[in-house]
Amino acid sequence: MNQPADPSRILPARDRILNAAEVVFSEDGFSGAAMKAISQRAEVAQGLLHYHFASKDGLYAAVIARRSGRINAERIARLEKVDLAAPDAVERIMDALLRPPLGPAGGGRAYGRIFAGLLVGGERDRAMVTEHYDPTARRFIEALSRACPGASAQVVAWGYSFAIGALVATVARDDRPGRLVGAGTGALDIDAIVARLVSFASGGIRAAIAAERGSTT
Amino acid sequence: MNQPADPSRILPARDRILNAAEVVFSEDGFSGAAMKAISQRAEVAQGLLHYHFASKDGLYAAVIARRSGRINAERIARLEKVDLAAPDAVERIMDALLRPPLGPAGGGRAYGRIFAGLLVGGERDRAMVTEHYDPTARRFIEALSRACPGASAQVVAWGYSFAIGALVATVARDDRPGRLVGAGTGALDIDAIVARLVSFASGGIRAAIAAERGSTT
DNA sequence: GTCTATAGTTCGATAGAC
DNA sequence: GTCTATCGAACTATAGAC
Repeated sequence: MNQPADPSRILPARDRILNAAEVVFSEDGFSGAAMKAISQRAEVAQGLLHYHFASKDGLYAAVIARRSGRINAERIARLEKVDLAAPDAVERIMDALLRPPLGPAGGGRAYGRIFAGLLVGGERDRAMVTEHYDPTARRFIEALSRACPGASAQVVAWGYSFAIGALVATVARDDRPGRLVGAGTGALDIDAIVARLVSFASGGIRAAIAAERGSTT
Repeated sequence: MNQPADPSRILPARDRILNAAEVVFSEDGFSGAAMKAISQRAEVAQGLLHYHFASKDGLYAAVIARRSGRINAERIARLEKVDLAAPDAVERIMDALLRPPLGPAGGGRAYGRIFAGLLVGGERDRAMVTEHYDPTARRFIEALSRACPGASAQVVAWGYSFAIGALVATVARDDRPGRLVGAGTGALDIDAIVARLVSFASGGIRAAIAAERGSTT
């Protein structure tokens, strides 16, 4: 037994820093997170953060690149299995889009909060979205357009944006619905949440397309 | 003509500070916003911020209290005019919920970004939501429950949360849908956006309720 | 690769004149 | 109410030993 008691200590320093940064960034935001707090949580010297990631911005970008790569790889893999001509193609596309961020690839609540913050943050976050999420977004909008022949590109893009918003509310505050109706803080069932989210997003985009058709005709 | 040229200068210093703080907080977040930057934008001495609002936290709370009061007053006024037994009650409730933050009471893009950040931020933002938004949220969830007899309180609360998420995505990044489909940066029509958002949220919550019914039966 | 020590800047908040 | 001046703390980043 010459292994350290703390299992996080057996990881390379670089991974411990990324994990610690993910937690601290998620709790305090980019500006509120201190390099000192990250180094203490990772149990490394503060200077080591700059050796591995050059700057605070570089560390932030590395945290996002790690998770977004896994999330989007899983999204694309699931999307490629969808038959876009099937009657429930919209549901299957939305499932491919919305499930990975809530599953193991999503990195749990810590990265979930960072992911949510990307959508509402300033220039730095906007650049991260453009680099790491927009290419995948275009793939999904294209798939939704094929699954919904006759819908305008605009209404599909807005529906996509609304669906991501519903996802963001879920990863950022998955306890708020329960609190608002006075439910106990029981363990949340990921599959049940994804099922509701997919039903909502699919029904929502179908209704938005139908409303557009109704008002245009 | 002894009035200053800048119309913002004719406002009392307290209001100029609130307006400046709204912009700076929206661009840089709470931690990233500097009291010095706010004082410079408001064209007042930095010490005056502490005279009027005691602390940075106090100023932040005042910015949120000002807008949330107007938004929720308009929401409740609109909600009280809705006939909960009408066939389109869900659409009318969603319109009452989602339109005010995007209209004049919402304070424009600056407060919109702060509003969006409240949903994803840390403890400070969570406390702001609890104080300024949760009471109104409970009113709307109750109205939705009455308009959807037979739906569980849980699915209604989740549908409410998803709808707020779609709203948040809209106020935070109303140009992203256009960018993702390569549309020009034309002026956005608020009424058209609200119409799509209301259709999406209403169709979404109806679909989530229908899915629950189908899987439970 | 990892550490200690510290440089240089910026921050929120306060004191006190007017 | 509004200003100037400043304090002490906290921050990011770097230098240099090992």
